[in-house]
Amino acid sequence: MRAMAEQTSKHTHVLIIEDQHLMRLALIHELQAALPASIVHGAANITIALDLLETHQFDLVVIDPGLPGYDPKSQDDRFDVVQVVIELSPDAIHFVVTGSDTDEEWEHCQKLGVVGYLAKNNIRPGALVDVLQEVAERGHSVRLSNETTAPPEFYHSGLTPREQEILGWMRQRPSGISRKEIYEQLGDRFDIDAASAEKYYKRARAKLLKTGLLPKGL
Amino acid sequence: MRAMAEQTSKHTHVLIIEDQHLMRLALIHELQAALPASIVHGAANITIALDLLETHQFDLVVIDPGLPGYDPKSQDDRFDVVQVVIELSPDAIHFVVTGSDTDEEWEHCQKLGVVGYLAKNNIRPGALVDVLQEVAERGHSVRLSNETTAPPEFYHSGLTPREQEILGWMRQRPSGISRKEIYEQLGDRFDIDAASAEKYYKRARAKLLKTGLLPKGL
DNA sequence: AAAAATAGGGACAACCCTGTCCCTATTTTG
DNA sequence: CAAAATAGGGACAGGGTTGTCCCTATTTTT
Repeated sequence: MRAMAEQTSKHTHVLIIEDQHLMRLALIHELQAALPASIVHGAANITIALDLLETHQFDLVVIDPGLPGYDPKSQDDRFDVVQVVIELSPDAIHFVVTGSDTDEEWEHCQKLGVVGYLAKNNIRPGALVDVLQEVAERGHSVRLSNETTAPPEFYHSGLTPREQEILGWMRQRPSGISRKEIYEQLGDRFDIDAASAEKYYKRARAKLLKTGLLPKGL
Repeated sequence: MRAMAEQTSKHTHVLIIEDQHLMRLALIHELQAALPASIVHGAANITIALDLLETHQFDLVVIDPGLPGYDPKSQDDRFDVVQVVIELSPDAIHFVVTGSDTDEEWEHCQKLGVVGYLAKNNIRPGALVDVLQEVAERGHSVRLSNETTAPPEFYHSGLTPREQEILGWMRQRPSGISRKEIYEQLGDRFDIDAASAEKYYKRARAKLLKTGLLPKGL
């Protein structure tokens, strides 16, 4: 009865269980970007999560087992959360997202029915698209902790998102690659004209110059 | 020499040291919202952080001591990170952000010179404004882990940010409070007309109805 | 020296979001 | 019953972002 409205919908229903507010919102944002026609619910603790699981039907549930009220050092407690959630949403696929990942935990989670196991420090913006695709192809996707060699980031309040984005890519330009080539790559990646990418970069550069700030690599 | 360009600027220079990409980006976003004229740098690991600290002067440094390469269970390792960063930016104020906070850690950090100690599950969007203000007034600000009674969240891809926001508030309406009163509160809070808030709510509602989805509380 | 790349702009249309104002039924409350 | 609250709209201006196209100097590469 209550589920009728949900099931007639063509949207993907997602539930994010994560106690860190900013992380939960970021994951919600990532999921919405990865699944254009989606409805994403967020739960900050297990009580809310269980309530939502009883009243809604989900296609994808993302779980951070490190919730308050459970001993973060107790593996049993962590698995309990995962197990309960899976039992309440048997038709969904389940991801685990954690700040302290281990190989053993992934193996145990997999036995419980988890198909995605992601370390928080290995989730970059846009990465969930790849994860979802890998799950669709291989049945599961694992991204353990990984000390990345990410370049330093630079955010100026006067720049638009596009300008930030283009600038970020341009700052990673390897030596030997001309800017023009980057413009073409960016144009390809964002499905815009290379000339537009060039324009954004130049405008971003102009703004930074006006305020007297330019990162080293121009 | 190299610091000249930075110091002549009227912007607030911020550095975020945090290995979880989504969390780092969220913190960057929060800081930019809290400090309108700011330049925010992000570092995903201690190497990048040290590099930035040597080449830039910062007014505020936010540190997550749980970086890869350090033993997360070792208190000494966590303090080492904080101490090194503070020594390299003696003129800045320092915040520690952590997923596993303890009272003792805060006390130790305070001795090292930290003035803000924040549990990740107690940082909500917009909270940094209050934290910064409290630091300015009292000299420090502490927000330990806190199991909040946050309401469930609901995000629909077709809604604009404003609509999401207004809808979120409306869903928390206590019984006995009329919608009209909420409109007025929202108008006051966002500095818009109550009628506009009403308009956003109605439009959000209409969108959800069209797709056949409405959370329980309308 | 010639060609390519780069810096630094301007103009413009399209689009979305925001915010305000206004309208009419219907339902709920006092 | 009368008044207030609510549902469900339309119109419109202003602002910012996006994306495209076009322009001229200057610098670097070949």
